[in-house]
Amino acid sequence: MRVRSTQAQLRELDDVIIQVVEDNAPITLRGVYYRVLSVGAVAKTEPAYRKVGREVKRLRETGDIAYEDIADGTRWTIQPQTYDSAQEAARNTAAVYRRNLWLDQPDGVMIFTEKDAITGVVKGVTRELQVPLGILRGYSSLTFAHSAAVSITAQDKPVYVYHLGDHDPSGIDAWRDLRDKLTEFAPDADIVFDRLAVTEEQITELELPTRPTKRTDTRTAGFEAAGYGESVEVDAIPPDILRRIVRDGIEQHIDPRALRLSKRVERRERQSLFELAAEFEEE
DNA sequence: GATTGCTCTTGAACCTTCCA
DNA sequence: TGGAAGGTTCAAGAGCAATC
Repeated sequence: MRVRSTQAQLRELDDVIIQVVEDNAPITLRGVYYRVLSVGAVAKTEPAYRKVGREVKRLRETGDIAYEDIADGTRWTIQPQTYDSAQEAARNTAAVYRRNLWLDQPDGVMIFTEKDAITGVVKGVTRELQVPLGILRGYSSLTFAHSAAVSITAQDKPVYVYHLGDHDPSGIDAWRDLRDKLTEFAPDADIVFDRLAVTEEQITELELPTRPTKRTDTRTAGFEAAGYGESVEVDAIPPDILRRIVRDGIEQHIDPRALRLSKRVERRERQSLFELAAEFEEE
């Protein structure tokens, strides 16, 4: 039985979608759907997801949502970085130069997310704090896990690996799988694993909306036997709170004194680069 | 032990079905 | 008949359980 939405209902949904995009842009279609879901505007169903997708497409075509406000992290072009001149390259290098603040820190930190929809929410924090952000899309591939393990081993100091994922059978198991792979590929590394979200404490403290655990998932029996209860999407955590969780998780590993020193060195080195760029232009 | 068929992640296109 | 809703497919990487 199809339940058709009235024009008024669709316009109400449009208003919610537009607001979500305004507050979170750039955001993926999945991200929009989960934010709309969290305010109760649609159901947690595939048809509801498609409905949001159709409305987002229509709103982009009408100009109510800018095309660049919806991110697509799964498709990209490969193009070498080029410059119009050596002077431009020198100026650009000076402008974007950032000293690795983790060079002088006792620990390393890496963050992994289960899905793209979360990436857009937290990447501002990880970028600012210069922490690698890995997107697993469900289970990590062997290639991706091996690459991360090589990076961890190269740091030659304790590395804290944090995960953001759904509290459901696959989310929990994908996290177990990532830990196993990194441990196997980096057997001599000092790795500390921790799950930043979703935790059972967060479900209670934040009163996160749950959904019935999918019966079709073959991991459900083990999930329930472990006493995990109902499932919760990581997207259900409000973006501001999720960003705070990530920031707190990272900043606990930053020595403020070493950070201040690093920033001073960065300013001096950037100034040197600008002076080099200026010399280029005089020649 | 190998194979099969299900599960998860993402975004989009195209076609069909159904209802007001 | 227009438009909303549903069905299917594609890409890529993986895990788990049942069956052969």
